[in-house]
Parts: sequence; structure tokens; C-alpha cells
Amino acid sequence: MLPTPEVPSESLIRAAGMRVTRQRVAVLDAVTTRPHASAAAVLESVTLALPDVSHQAVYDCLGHLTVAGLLRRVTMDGGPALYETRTRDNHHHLVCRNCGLVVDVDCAIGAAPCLQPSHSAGFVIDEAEVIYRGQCAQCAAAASSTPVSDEVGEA
Amino acid sequence: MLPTPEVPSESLIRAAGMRVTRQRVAVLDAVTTRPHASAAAVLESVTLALPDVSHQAVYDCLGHLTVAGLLRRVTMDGGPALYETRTRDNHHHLVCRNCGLVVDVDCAIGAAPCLQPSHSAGFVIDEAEVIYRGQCAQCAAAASSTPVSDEVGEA
DNA sequence: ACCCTAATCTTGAGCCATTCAAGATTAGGG
DNA sequence: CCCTAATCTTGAATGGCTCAAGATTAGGGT
Repeated sequence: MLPTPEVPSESLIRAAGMRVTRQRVAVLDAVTTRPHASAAAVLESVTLALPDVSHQAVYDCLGHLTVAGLLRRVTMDGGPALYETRTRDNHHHLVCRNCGLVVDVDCAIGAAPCLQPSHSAGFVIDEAEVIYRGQCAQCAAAASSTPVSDEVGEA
Repeated sequence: MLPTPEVPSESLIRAAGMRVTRQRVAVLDAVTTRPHASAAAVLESVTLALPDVSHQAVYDCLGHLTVAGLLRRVTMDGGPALYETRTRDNHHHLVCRNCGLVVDVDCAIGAAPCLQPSHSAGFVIDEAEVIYRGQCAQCAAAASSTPVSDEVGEA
């Protein structure tokens, strides 16, 4: 069920005009297989393939890949930055207030900025980011069936 | 031009069922006169009235006032949390990518959640936060008239 | 295939925003 | 005016991220 990249990470990195390093390939692979991963989660994944990667290398790779447009960086409230490979479709996110689950939502309009504010105060707007907050199916079910509990219920 | 509170901070705090302390009044006053202030900015403002406030007191006050619904906490990208007194009108924000200026935008719809995602993945959504990103009038003008410059131009 | 050099990575320190913990102060009901 | 829990002060600690210096390495040139 994990996404099988249409184009291998190495090709994407090379196509972006960047040097192809094991660290970059591993970082891009990690985000591809696990979207919405934090830098710490990426470090954990990458360490499986490259036991000696430094966290700094992970931050550098994430930064460079983001600038190159191969990754998109999003932050939910004050939490750590999350990374994903869907970069140019202007999609939005659903975030569970309870468990932190992040799910993509396609943008109904499509191209950015998909919304226009009621008044722009002179701003030249290029993007409208939307974050839907609430409870995911599991947390909502758990909350209604067992009011005071931390159980997660069945999958 | 600074907002003159309709109801003094002290009354609001008391009405919320909280103890009225100098620190809380000063913190609420600070956010009222300077919306979108960070904890550090609030500490700076509060220090003018209470030279010996601790930063911890500021964090405590901001936290309690937020839980009580007297303040709303928003975070722009990875920056420090910003606080504002408009709490229940579901308004949104314009953020300048260049200078960080944050401006309120009324929500065209009104009540939260003002938007519905194209598919909710089972989520029970209670809020849709919108962040419009771009350049403020000043930065946009500076960018188009003097391509490589940091000047701010006239007000 | 081998150099060479800038780009990248490793190591390790440092910074900022925020939180934790323990003891002193204080608001406000009785 | 007391009393006690809520709040504040002080000081240390954490997490996420960035800075800096030196070692390694990708990949164009020969």
C-alpha cells in the first residue's frame, strides 16, 4: 500500500539539477513512503538505510529538496515541520486535534491561490493555505462511545 | 489609533471566572493594544508596566487567557505563537512572506467552519483556518520599483 | 580512469521558544 | 484579618532547528 514512486528519487533529484547523494535519495524515499513525516521521523527512516546519517544532513537535504520543489514543508500549529512530496497541486490538510493525524484533501478549485480574501489590504496574494481542524474518524468514534478514555478502538 | 477596549481587561478576566492579577491585566492589555504579538513582544510590553514580570508568568497568563477564550493563539509557519483578542469571529489572516506582517481578514462566510473540504475522510470538522500568503503592499511596491533593495519606502 | 574543487556531510556547539519544578507571593472567600 | 489554593518567581531543562569548522565526495574536466 505504500506509494511506489513513478520516478525513482535519484532521477528526480538529478532532474532538479542537484547532486545525487545517498543521503538525499534516502531522505526523498523516506518522505515518499511516509508523507507528513517530521525531520525526526525522516531521520529515523533514513537511519535504517544509512546507519550513520547525521541529523544535520537530514535537515540540509529536506531544506534543499524543499527549495528545489521536490518537497513541500508544512507546519501544523507549533509542532515540528512536516514534509510531503505532493508539491504543486495546492492541496490542503485535515488535522485531528486529538491524535494529530494529518490527511490530504484535494483543493476543490485547483490552482493557487484557490481563495480570495474579502479584502486584501493591498497584499499581492499567491497562495491560500487551508487547515481543517477537528477529530478523525477513530477519535470521534472513541469520544462518543467512551467519553472519558484514551483507547483507540479497532483499526 | 490603538484599539480602546470597550470593556477593560480586568472586567473581562473577572467575567471569565479567573483571578484578577496585575500580570494578567497587563498581558491582556498588551495583546489588546498590539494584536499578533508574540510571547516575547508581550513580555516586552508588560515589562514597561511591571518591570519584574517573569517570562513564565507571561506564558502562564497567555495560556490561561487562551483557554478561557479571551485570547486566540495562532502560529504562522514555524515562528513563535502570536496572540490576538478577536476570538470568536472566525476571521483569517494575510501574511507577508517578506516582512512577516500579519493582517486580519474577515471571514466571508462567518461561522466556523466556514469551508467544507471536498471529502472529509470521516473527520468531524469544527474549524477551517485560512492563511493567505503573499506580499504586503509595501514589500510588493519595494520589490517592483527597486528589485534588489531592502528599503521600506514611505508609509 | 584519475584529478580537482565546490558541494555536501559529520561532528559538536549554540539558539530560541517553550515547558518543567520547587518554593515564595497573593487574590479573594470566609 | 486569615487561610489556602491559585498564581508568580527563579532557575533549570527540553525539543526543534541552525551555525560553524573540518572531512568527505559527486561529478565535470582531462
